[in-house]
Amino acid sequence: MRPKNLEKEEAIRTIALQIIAEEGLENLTMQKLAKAANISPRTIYIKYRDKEDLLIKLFIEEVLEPYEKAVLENFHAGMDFATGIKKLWQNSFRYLSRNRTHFALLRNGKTSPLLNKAYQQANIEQGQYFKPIQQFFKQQEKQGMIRNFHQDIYSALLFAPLLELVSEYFDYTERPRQIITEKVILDCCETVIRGMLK
Amino acid sequence: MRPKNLEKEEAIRTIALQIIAEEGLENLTMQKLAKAANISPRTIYIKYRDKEDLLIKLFIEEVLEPYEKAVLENFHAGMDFATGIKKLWQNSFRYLSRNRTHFALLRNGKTSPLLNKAYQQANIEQGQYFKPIQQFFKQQEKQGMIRNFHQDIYSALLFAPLLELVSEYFDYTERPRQIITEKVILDCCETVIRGMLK
DNA sequence: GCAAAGTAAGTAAATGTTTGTTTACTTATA
DNA sequence: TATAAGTAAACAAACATTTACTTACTTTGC
Repeated sequence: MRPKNLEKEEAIRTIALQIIAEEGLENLTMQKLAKAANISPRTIYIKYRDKEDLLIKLFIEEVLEPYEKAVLENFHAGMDFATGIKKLWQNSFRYLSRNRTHFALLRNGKTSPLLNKAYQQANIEQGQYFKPIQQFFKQQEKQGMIRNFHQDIYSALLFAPLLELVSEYFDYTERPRQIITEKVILDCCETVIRGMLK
Repeated sequence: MRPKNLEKEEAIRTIALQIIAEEGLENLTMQKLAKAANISPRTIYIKYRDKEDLLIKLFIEEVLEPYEKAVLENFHAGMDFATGIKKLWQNSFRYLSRNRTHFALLRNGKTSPLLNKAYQQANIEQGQYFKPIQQFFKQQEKQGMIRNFHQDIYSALLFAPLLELVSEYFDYTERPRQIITEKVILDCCETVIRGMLK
């Protein structure tokens, strides 16, 4: 039996992410992808059931899970509040700023009904993503370190600005000077933390 | 000469926004839209050059500009920091929570290359959107009220959480109890303000 | 050891369907 | 009656997916 060519599978994923980042999710077509990856359209269907299957696997396996892993590196639910949040911001910024195409697809997770549904489902089936962060919030709340909010509200207040800053980071790569540096990220992080402390 | 039927033009816009909100931007087709609006596809082309033209006008004229107007209502660049930010949050939350379909398209402004490009261009041609907010930040900075950041960074820190909270507001309309109330929004706003003050 | 059979991976080209848009015609009002 | 608004049906192009075939590797029988 002829063995699978893993390079081709990787080319499919990498080039799909590139097309999405450059032309948007709505402009990714199977035939365009095949041509760009220098393979036959049929080859994509050997590795993925259909386009939905490809997009969902790309989103969950190629982007969301590696991102989660990167964000949680050296993070523990027992950390003190400021240290923990700073670690999460730093991990997140480093990963996303170095993986432009991953960030581009990640952003589509909220607007694309297909990806959003896939995320909700995987979140239930695989166990919650970013679980240690939820535990971290619970502990901080119990210790009386931070103001009392619902879990989902903590995420909005503490992480939405970071993703917006990453977005601006990429906007500024096309301009003369980058304003979003790791130092700026840390300053912003401290600003966000200060608001949240009791 | 037969006069334009303005109801039909409005139906096109309203129903396009509905389809986008329920099925996503990528699932809006001209034929689906015509059928849902009970008109011939040709009628859409009397009012819009092509699909791009429709989407861009929908985004800029139907969503972005009314949103800007609502956000800036009773806001002045001379307000003190906390009062100004609270007014912006309140205006924004009221408008978006009552206009689900507008919010849905607004979110696509970042991920869709077509809409993003249209926004950049309109921002230059029409004069900057949300200009009073930029002036407000400049004044606050000059008065030494807030920490020194680039203009774009203020937006990220002060408004990204709000849009995320609106997103959660709509997620929670499908659950037993709404957690994002106007009071919660105000609490969150104060948290964000506190972090930003010197 | 080794060749030939077996098999899934892979290709080029075609399939039917859906898409944005237009054609040829009808309708309603100034 | 003149004319733009509007319709139903059709158009070509683009789309996801499949068909019919070839390729390259593993396994098996000697």
